[in-house]
Amino acid sequence: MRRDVFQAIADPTRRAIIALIALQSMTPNAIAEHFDTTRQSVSKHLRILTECELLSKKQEGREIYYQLQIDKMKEIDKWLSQFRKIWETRFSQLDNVLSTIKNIKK
Amino acid sequence: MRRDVFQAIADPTRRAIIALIALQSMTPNAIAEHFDTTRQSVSKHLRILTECELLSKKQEGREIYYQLQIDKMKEIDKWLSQFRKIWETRFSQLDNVLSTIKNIKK
DNA sequence: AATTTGCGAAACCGATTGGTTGCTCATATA
DNA sequence: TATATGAGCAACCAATCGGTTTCGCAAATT
Repeated sequence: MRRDVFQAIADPTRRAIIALIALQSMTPNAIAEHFDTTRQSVSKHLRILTECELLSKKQEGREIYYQLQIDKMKEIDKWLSQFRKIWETRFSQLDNVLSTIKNIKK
Repeated sequence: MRRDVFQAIADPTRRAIIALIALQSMTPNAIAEHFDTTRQSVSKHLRILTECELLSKKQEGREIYYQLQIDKMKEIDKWLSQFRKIWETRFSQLDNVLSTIKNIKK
């Protein structure tokens, strides 16, 4: 069972949960109220998000608060940074690379 | 059939293709050589990446060069930016929010 | 003590995914 | 013209996914 951050954020509901939780910790029921789905389905998403350590649990009596582990989001940022370097330079450079390839092939 | 950038980068092979293509445009066969899989499977990944506009095609004779549309990567960056604000501030603030919720509930 | 409430786990189902195989088409080369 | 090569597409398959229903457990409420 492979769980990584990228797979976790692939689902739009999970992205919405992340955005929701980012503001404040919430219980499964409170989260489910924001979506047009059952608590159990939300619970499954929470499990996936927790398994890849994007969320952490915090038991309060019989309630469980889910909290966003913002640090884990940096993992995505880290992967993205390699491309940030590219788009921060001019676009014409990409065209140059293209023509270079063509010349090599000839 | 919903194709978005987040679903596209969920697959590790596709992430590798993106990283590979970012450096220079490549043909499907050239890309497939970098992976332990068939050309057809790579071709499917390329199709998905192209459908969500992360890649663009460029026909050169009977070869097709796939090029990364770096602009599309900014979409991920844009989504991530809402969280960047959070992790750039101190972490203790999250704890404050937590205690606030608890007080409200009481 | 009995009931309600919040929650997770398991079983199940239809839809989707990643991969393979086999095919066709178009371009290049002999 | 005949052949080889690069590539996309369709059919198929096993695995996974998102969701629902059902159940059991533990904490709160009566």
